[in-house]
Amino acid sequence: MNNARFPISLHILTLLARESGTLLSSDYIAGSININPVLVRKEISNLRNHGMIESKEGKNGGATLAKPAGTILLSDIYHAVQQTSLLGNSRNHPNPDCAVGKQINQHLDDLYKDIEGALLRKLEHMTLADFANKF
Amino acid sequence: MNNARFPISLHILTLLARESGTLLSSDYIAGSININPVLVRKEISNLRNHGMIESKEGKNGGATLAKPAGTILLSDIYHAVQQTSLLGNSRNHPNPDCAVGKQINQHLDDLYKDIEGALLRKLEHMTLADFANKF
DNA sequence: TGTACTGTAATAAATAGAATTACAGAATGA
DNA sequence: TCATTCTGTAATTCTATTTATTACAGTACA
Repeated sequence: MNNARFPISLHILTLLARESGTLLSSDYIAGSININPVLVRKEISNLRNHGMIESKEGKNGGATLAKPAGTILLSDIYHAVQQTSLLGNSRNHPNPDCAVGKQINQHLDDLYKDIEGALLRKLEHMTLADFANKF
Repeated sequence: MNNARFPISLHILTLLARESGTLLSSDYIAGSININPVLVRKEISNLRNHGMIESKEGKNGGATLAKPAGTILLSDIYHAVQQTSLLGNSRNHPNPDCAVGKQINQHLDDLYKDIEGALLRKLEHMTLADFANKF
């Protein structure tokens, strides 16, 4: 997870949590994060698919939270953006003729799952409201 | 951490743990991982700087563990290769004129530290020997 | 003294990430 | 109704990061 999707999504949701009830445009949000509005709309699309955001097209459109900030867990956000393995194993094709190479991906997966579990237990105890209230 | 440094280092150390006492060449190790030998030598160089590996130059040279596999913690490996933030925040420069943008990096840092702590407590309880014995 | 290694720098190639451009479609309201 | 202001999404370009490759000096051995 070397890309900025987690912090971008959290940033978007924090803005929405603080302007609860009003619709924020992707341009406005992009201005706060300082990234391209198209990226914001992509993340919004993803968060909408995960039930955290509602959005409205057309003039005066924008995005808003789909449910109370207190009911959105940081682990929900993690799950929504998570794609690659936590400790990195992109593109690894060990030698299947080697006793270690043959099995290492399986053992790495087990290890990552274990570690991710610990991380998730942390994130499950923090809500978007907790985070947004720090500001 | 989107690169493969953690799994590569763990793979190297696992091979060494299983061939404890003998010197393995970077070519041999690279063959098991299926990557370029120069990358292996770079990781070995890093692990050596962190006291986990010893290496010998010249003919019949190679690498070997610098201490018993039971005394090398997975958290040691994590520290040796860790460079970027766990949940990604590369290159983020939020708008300082926005109340949220201005403070978010600080709050993200706090959150990451908290999460990383949970992860490290997991890794501190696993040794290289534990991992290598799975094969 | 030739051979087989490590160590490291420099460069090139491949991949991934982010920005940009483009445009169709939706909602608003003048 | 129709210009305006948004979203949604695809396609492309640009840039940064990661990995592979090339090159070669230095070391140890036999």
